[in-house]
Amino acid sequence: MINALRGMKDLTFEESERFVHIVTTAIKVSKKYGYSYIETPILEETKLFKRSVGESSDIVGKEMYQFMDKGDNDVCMRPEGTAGVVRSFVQAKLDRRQNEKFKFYYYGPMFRYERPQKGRLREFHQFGCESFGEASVYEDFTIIQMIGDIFKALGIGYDLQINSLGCPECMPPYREKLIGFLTECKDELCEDCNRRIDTNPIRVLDCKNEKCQTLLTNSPKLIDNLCDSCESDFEKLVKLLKSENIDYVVDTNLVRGLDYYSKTAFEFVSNNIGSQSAIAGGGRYDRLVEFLDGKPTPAVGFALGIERIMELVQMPEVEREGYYLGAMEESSVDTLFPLASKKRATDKVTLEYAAKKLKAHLKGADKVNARYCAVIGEDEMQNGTIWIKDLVEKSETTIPQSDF
RNA sequence: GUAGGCGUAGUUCAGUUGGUAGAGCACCUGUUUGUGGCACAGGUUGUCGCGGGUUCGAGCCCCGUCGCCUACCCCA
Repeated sequence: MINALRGMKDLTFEESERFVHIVTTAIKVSKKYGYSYIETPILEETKLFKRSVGESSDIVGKEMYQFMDKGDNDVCMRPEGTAGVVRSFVQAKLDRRQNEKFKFYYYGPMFRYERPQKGRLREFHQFGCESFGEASVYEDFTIIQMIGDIFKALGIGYDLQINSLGCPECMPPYREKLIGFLTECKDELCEDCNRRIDTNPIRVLDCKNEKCQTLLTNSPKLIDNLCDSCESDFEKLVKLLKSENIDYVVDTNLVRGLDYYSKTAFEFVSNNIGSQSAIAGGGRYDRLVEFLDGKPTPAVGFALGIERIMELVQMPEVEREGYYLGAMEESSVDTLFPLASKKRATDKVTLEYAAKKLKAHLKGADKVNARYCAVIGEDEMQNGTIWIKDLVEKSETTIPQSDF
């Protein structure tokens, strides 16, 4: 027997229904906010992710499905969605159309070669939105609001964490300040953190090690070191969240895992799905378009993890729907065929090809969750009628086949 | 990469100090020869993950191996 690869899952029945429900709900909401669909390739040049996600990240460092293709191109299955969308944005020269705004939503599989666990697969699915050309912090807020709308429509709860990661003006000086602080308590920090001081000092902030966290309580906070523009934007964001009654927590240690974020960063977290608790995350990435050879274009976006959200959504109860058609004698099956075809123009129809007893047909109708069970038996065959039972109302009628 | 847990019927799982392989659910049949869900009666379903070892005898003990799950790490 051949099994699916490690960390890759098949979805069927209620699981696939839940998957589709989440995607369609997210699409419906994002369309209300003016987003249109963008489809980009799963396979991209490895370079794209090295430059966007960042070489210092674990994703690029060790988690990519990367290989040489038959044309000797260094390629890679996308580990996230933003890079491809931005690449496409630049390739279509939308960056030259200054003063225009572009809003795209996407969804599809992402690949990371990680050790699978609860809420973490090697092939997983994200739904995401990217908004280009809008520098206003109102847009940052609007995106958070949109995610809130999606979760509300799905009926799931969450905690919202926000932070500001600063900009090219205030981040580098802060970074130096932090490195200074970290170097002083270097000996007491864990092994990972020591490595991160050189590679990505900001990452030390969200170290899970308790001892590190205690040491970090007195570390300089970026939030206290923002430049005027970043600070006023952050204050505005907080004000907007308050006025719209969206609960949030400022988490000064919230760091986005991908290098391209600046200013607003946020994460939606659930405490009911195990240790992989982030169900959506995103923020502003004003410099990424430039990194990928486009004209400087402000942008904000987010992605949500569909599999993680699947653990949280309750599906509405499925109601009986459509018709089940069955015959009691082999010879009547041919009579049913055209009736089924005709009915399918307006209703869901299940046709049983095997002749069975009435009881078996009623059971069969239950099995496919049909509202009506329609059967042709000996009597009906003789009279040119069909017997129909409403399985909800428990009422039954016999009508001419031509009226069916 | 590291650590722990688990692999027995379609599924969820039980299986005692080593002694003929079990239950619930699901499925099929019947009670009811044309009336579903409920009830009752009966029935089908197994490479006990795989390979080796110990033993008169292994689902159980030992060694190896593969797979799954959870956690660290990382992240949606």
